[in-house]
Amino acid sequence: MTQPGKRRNARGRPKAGGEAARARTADQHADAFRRTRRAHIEETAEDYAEAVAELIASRGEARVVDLAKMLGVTHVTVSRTVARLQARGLLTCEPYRAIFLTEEGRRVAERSRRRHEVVVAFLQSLGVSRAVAEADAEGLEHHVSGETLAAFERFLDRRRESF
Amino acid sequence: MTQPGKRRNARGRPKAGGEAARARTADQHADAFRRTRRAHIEETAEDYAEAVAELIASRGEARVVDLAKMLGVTHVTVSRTVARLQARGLLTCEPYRAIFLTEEGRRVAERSRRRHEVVVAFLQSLGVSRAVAEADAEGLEHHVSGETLAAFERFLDRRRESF
DNA sequence: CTCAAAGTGTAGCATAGAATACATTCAGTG
DNA sequence: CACTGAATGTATTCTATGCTACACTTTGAG
Repeated sequence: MTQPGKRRNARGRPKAGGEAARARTADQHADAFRRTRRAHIEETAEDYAEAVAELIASRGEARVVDLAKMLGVTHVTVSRTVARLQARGLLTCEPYRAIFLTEEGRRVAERSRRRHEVVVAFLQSLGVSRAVAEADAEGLEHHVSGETLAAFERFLDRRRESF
Repeated sequence: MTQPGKRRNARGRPKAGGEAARARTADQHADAFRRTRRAHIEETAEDYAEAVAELIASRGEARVVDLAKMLGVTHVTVSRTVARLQARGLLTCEPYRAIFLTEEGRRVAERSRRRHEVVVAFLQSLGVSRAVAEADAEGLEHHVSGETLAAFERFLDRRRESF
């Protein structure tokens, strides 16, 4: 527990009763932000894994240019990121050759795909247009916890039952 | 079909119907990813504006250390980010003094706060626990489009009516 | 077999975000 | 009024993500 710092009150700051309670709140905030930051790091991995899986499914192989087009970045960015994800064990590739998913990469891709689908279906069930649902899901999906995803699925199930 | 990977047509653009459809899909993806990336850039601004507003409301002023505690980063990161946001016109501050919001900063903070509240209330109304709703909202709120936010509000309104 | 275009890779630069280590300022206390 | 500790600021380093420009590899036309 950090000391309230006498200087503060001395400097004419409002008392703001309950320093302890406020500190806990700040910590909760901090944790949430830290979690969000961690999620950001995972986003790239998930997006790439998902994109590679999709390309392999649709055209048999994933090439750097395809990924670049799909992700809206240059081939340089893709090239470097692929190297990093290879080091992380999600992808494999050799110079001038196609990109493949490792076992773990496939797992990440599959998990991402399912979550993406649930989020899109959920948003559409709320009346959001397909295009916007797809676009929003791209940003949202990486920040949906297991508990929230379960809530989305529960909602969808109930919807389905009532029709 | 393994490593070798045939080149697509070296000359002349492939024009198969499948290709066209695929390209459109890739573009849609690319747009969604670009939007998400843009949202990431805005996240920091929104988080800081919201945090400053909250600190001013709760203790009269926002200091670097408070922000650091709240956001879960060191004071160095806060210091540099504050400088950037000041350059962007969201905050004002002088060396060794408290941080204040500009008119625009207040607008950003207010918009963020509202969106945050709607998202949290919405998640809770789906049965998500308060703690998880708060944590998820931190990541989700920056990626919720106007259309989706409106859908959330509509849902909340209907819920309220039926009780 | 040759060779040019498509596809990949590399070099170098910029920004954002985060950290550690060290320097400076400020305000209350002795 | 000098001092000390908390609060801030600066220097430097690191990683992740982007980009442009330029070099290299592959492959299919011819």
